[in-house]
Amino acid sequence: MSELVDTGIDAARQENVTRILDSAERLFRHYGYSKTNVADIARDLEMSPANIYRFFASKTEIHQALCARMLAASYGQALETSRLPLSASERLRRYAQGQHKMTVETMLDEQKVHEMVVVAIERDWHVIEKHIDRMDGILADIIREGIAAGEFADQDPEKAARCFGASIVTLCHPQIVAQCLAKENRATPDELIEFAIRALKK
Amino acid sequence: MSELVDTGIDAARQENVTRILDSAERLFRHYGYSKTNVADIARDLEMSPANIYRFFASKTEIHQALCARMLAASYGQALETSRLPLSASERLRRYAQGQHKMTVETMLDEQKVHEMVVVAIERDWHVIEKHIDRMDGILADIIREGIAAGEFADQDPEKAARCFGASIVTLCHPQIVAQCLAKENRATPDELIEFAIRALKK
DNA sequence: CGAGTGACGATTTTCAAATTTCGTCATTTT
DNA sequence: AAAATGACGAAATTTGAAAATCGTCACTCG
Repeated sequence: MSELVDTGIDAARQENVTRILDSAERLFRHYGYSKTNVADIARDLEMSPANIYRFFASKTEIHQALCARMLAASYGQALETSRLPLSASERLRRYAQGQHKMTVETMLDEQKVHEMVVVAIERDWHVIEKHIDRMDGILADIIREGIAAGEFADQDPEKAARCFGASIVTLCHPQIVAQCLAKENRATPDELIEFAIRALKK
Repeated sequence: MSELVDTGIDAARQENVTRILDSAERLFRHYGYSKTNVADIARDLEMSPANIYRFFASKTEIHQALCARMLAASYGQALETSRLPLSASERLRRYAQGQHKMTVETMLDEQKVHEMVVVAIERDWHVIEKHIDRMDGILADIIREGIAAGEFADQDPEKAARCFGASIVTLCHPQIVAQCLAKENRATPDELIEFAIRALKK
C-alpha cells in the first residue's frame, strides 16, 4: 500500500515539477532568463513564490532542470536516428544533420534562448558534460556497428566517437553556431559531415 | 626627392604606431583591456592623449591593430611550418600542434588576454575573418601538394582546407579551448589531429 | 607646414543608496 | 500531516548623480 501512496505522491510531485518547468520555459523564452524571477513563475501558476521552493532549491536549479530536459530531447532524437535501419555512415550523417538543425533552430528561433545557453556554459554544468558523454556513447555505438559491418576501418570506437564529435563541434556548439551562421567563407555543414565520415572509413 | 621625404615620414609614422602598439600590448596584458585607457598609454609613452589620435582613430582601432599583429605572428609561424621539407601529413600535424600550442599559451598565460579575445570575437571583426581566410589558404597549399604527391585523395583543396580547419576548431578557437582545457572526457589534441588527417587520405 | 598639445563637450563608467529578488521559516490552510 | 503561504533577512540588481574617459578642435611649437 505504501507503494501506491508513494506513487501517488511522486506523481503529484512530478506533475508540479513539470508545470513549473513548462511555465519557466515559456517565461524564459518570452522575457529572457534574467528578466524572469521566481515570483513571475509563481504568479503564472497562481501559487506563492515560497511554494516553488518545495520543488526546486533555487532558480538556478530550475534553469538546470530545464537544460537537462532540452538536452534530453536532443538525446532522444539522436538515439532514434542511431536505431534507423540504415548504414552506419548514413546514420552518422543524419545524426550530425539533426544536431545541427536542432542547434540552429534553438539558437536562431529566440534571442532569449541564447542567454540561457551562455549562462549554462559559463557555469560549466555537470548537465552538459553528462550530455556530451551520452551523445558520444551513441556515436560510439554507431561506429562500432560500422566497424563490424566492414564499413569503417578497425579502430577504438570510443576514441573515434570523441574525435567525430569534436570535429563537427562547429555544427552543434551553440556559441560557435551563432558566431558562424552569417559567415561566408566556411565549409558547409554537409561538406564537414562528409569530411568527418571519411576519416572513419578505411 | 618627394619619395625620400615620404619614406622618411612613413617610417616615422610606423615607428610611432609600433611604439603605441607595444605600450598598449604591455598595459593591456598587465591591467586588462577595459582597465587601460588611452591616457595611460599616452602617459607610458610620455606624450599627450590627443597625440595618440593622430595615429589611431579610436581605442578600438588600437585593439584591432594589436589583434592583427598577434594574428600575423600566428600566420607567420603557420607559414613557416608549411614550408618545411616534410610530407604534407607531417606539416599538417605540426601546423595543428603549433596552432593549439599557441592558443593554449596565449589563453592560459594571462587571464587578461582572454578579455581581449572575447571583445574581438564579440565585435566580429573583419581582422579575424581575414586571418581565417589566410590560414585556410596555407592549409589549401599543403593539401594541394599532398594531393600532387599522391599522399591524399584527389579533392578540392580549398574545400578540404575549410573542412580540416573546421574539424580542428576545438584546438584553435580561444573560447572553446578555454572551455575544454579542464575537461576529462575529450579527445586529445593528437587524436583529433590524426583523425582529421585521415579524412584527407585516400 | 606638420608634429604635438591643452582644453572641452559628449559619452561611459563608477559607486553608493534605494529597490528588487532570493530563499528561509514559522504559521496557516486543507 | 502534507500542502501552501506571508513575512522577513540576506544578497543581488537597479538607479541616478558624480567622476572618468573618449575623442575633437583650435592652437602652439619647432
